[in-house]
Amino acid sequence: MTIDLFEPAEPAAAQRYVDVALPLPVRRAFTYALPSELASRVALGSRVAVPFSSRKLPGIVTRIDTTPAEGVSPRPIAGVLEDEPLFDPELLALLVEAADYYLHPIGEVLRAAAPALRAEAVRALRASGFLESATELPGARVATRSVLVVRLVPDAERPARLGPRQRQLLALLESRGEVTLEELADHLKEPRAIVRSLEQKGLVHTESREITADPFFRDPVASDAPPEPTSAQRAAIDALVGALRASQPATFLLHGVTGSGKTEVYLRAIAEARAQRKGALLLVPEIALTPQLVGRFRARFGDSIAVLHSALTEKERAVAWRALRSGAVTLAIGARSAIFAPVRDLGIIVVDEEHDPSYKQEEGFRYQARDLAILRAHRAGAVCVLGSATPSLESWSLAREGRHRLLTLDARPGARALPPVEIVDLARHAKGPSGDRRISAPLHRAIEQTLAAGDQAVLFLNRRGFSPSLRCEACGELETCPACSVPLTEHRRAGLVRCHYCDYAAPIGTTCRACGQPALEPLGLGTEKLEEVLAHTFAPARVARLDRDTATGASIEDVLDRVRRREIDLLVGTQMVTKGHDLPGVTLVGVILADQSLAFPDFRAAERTFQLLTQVAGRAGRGERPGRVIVQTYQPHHFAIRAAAKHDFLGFAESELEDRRELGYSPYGRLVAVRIDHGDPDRARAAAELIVAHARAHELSKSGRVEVLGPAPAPIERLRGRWRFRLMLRARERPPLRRVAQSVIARIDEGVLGARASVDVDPVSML
DNA sequence: AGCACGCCGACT
DNA sequence: GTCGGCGTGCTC
Repeated sequence: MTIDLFEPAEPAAAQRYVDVALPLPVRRAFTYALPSELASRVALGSRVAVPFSSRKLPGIVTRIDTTPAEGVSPRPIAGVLEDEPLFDPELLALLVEAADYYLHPIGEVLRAAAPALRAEAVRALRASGFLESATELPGARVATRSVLVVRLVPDAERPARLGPRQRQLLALLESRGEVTLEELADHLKEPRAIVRSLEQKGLVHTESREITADPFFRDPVASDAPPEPTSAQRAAIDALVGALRASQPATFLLHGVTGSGKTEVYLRAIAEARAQRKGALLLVPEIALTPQLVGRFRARFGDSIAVLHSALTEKERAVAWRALRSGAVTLAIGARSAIFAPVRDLGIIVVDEEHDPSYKQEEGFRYQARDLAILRAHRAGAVCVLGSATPSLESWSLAREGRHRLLTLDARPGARALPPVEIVDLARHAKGPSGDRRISAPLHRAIEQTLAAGDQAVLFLNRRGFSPSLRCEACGELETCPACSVPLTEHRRAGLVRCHYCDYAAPIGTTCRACGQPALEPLGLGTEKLEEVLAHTFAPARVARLDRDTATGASIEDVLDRVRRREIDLLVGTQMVTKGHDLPGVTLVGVILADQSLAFPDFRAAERTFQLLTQVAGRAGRGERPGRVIVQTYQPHHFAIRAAAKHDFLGFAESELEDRRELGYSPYGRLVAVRIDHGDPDRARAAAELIVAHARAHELSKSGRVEVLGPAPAPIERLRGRWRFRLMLRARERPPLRRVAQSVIARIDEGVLGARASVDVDPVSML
């Protein structure tokens, strides 16, 4: 290094500062000085390393050229962890706004959205003594797996003389595009030598690539020819293509009955976005993310798709993330959290089954992915498509107001009629031959006929366990959870009573905790008992059960595969049986007790019941043979059940909206004000913000649902030595106000809100 | 989250 | 007299 003493010193450049979000439970970023030697490598969205108290942490730059707040003396950024910014400004803005809206610490939100650091970045940091040995960075050590991918060299001249196995390999490549060496081993013995010789001839090209043993890409998929759309599909496709070509952001509600071909509409719209070299994002409910669904997209668009799912390792997730970020892959498919996938030049976001409750993250960073999809698409100037056979009433009323454009698909291609639904009034029908009144005579007969015809049946019961509660015949008390006071469910096979609210479990006792008498009797029917009764009554029929107790993750598909292979005649299950792919042998669907979801203490109970019945009914008759649905209920005249039986969404939606109006609700709920009084303004604010955070994600507690109206946090006012905080909330529950108040107070009592505040809740006005 | 500071109970 | 409980506050 040389120093020229005669050169005048450079004028000192003004010190620059940036805000960095750190992975801490703190809802703001911290200001750091930007050393001039790092300035060229730091931009919005960059991942940097910073000193923080006695530690060093990785963080994301959320603002550049900020001014430090008064009284703080920023420390300098210590290093840059990656050369390229992790987030583009648009996605960063979305994440910042989501963190802000749902009142969650920005650093934690960004950490959750970001991929793991590259191993070499971690090593370099550690070598420079920057990271303490104890510092865990996500995914710092994940095994990588690389695979040899073989592709045809385009337009290569073929020598006349080729071995039969060489020709076989070339033919395979022609139909498949590209193949991994491992896959070739399934078709030819010792493929390595053949590939090597073809590579020497310049006919194929090999490339080492990091790839996963991903279940979504395990099986090869033949490419498909797009089917000719029906006229209804054509109209929807034209509307979406038109919006994509106009480059105007627009949100569409695609209302299409089960089997009406919504997926084909998504495929065509996404194809148009791809033709415009724009990115696409498809969100599906957690449970619907299956290899079959992904297969349809692979068949149309090839394997260059990022499938984001929870089984990915940190390494796999980072690979998928970087492929999207770089623009090498332009289509992402995933559940809720995929809304934060770094898709470039977003042209379209599709939210399939937009009414599905799994779009709502219930824990930690509470957010509604469907709402964020609308926001993200709007920001990106992209088209957003919300698809459902049974739209949420929020989306439906927005469509009615003209805020979303409504597209309707009413015909089932191939004119498979929706199955007829029979309502069985449990109060009027004698119990069937099984002796259990929950298997009525009509249902019993229908099951017999189904089995006799060699068909399969699905029996839906939304209650896990053997019996939902135990009652003491001596004193009449129910066995309840010591922590939650919720009735304990008997899980006979596990030998446990279990609380479905907090997961408390204890061995099944014989004596009543209240009076000590040995008189506990099971009350009610769960899937475990139903399975037993069916196996006994319809022996030798093969009965299986699918619920959270029997199935975890991949085994859901395993059970459904067994049904497809006809190894099971009767399938008992909870919600889980309503989703997933076709079960063509199922001709009968029985809903054991529709009242169950109707009795839920939630203002959306009727809506959920309609959705559930519609979905479960859609499972019948998807194959060659016509389907049939039996719904058992004690409320045969309830409008949600009757509308579901008639496949009448419009009728249901109008009745439900009218019902909510009459009860003083808006389409989304009802207005209340929550007032928090506390001696300490910061604690009052903290309590209020927590309530807002819960409310924004539509879940204050299991029993009280509210959402926030207007800007929050509202100003604090001082009143007689107390600090008063007022929130405007819209309760989403029936009956709402007492429950909302109770759950807010309960949370404060639990210390969850971190303040000993007093709260009152009063109605303000109707919308 | 981690870490320091701080003010009240049982101990070498 | 000190060790340590975790309540409260702060970290750029």
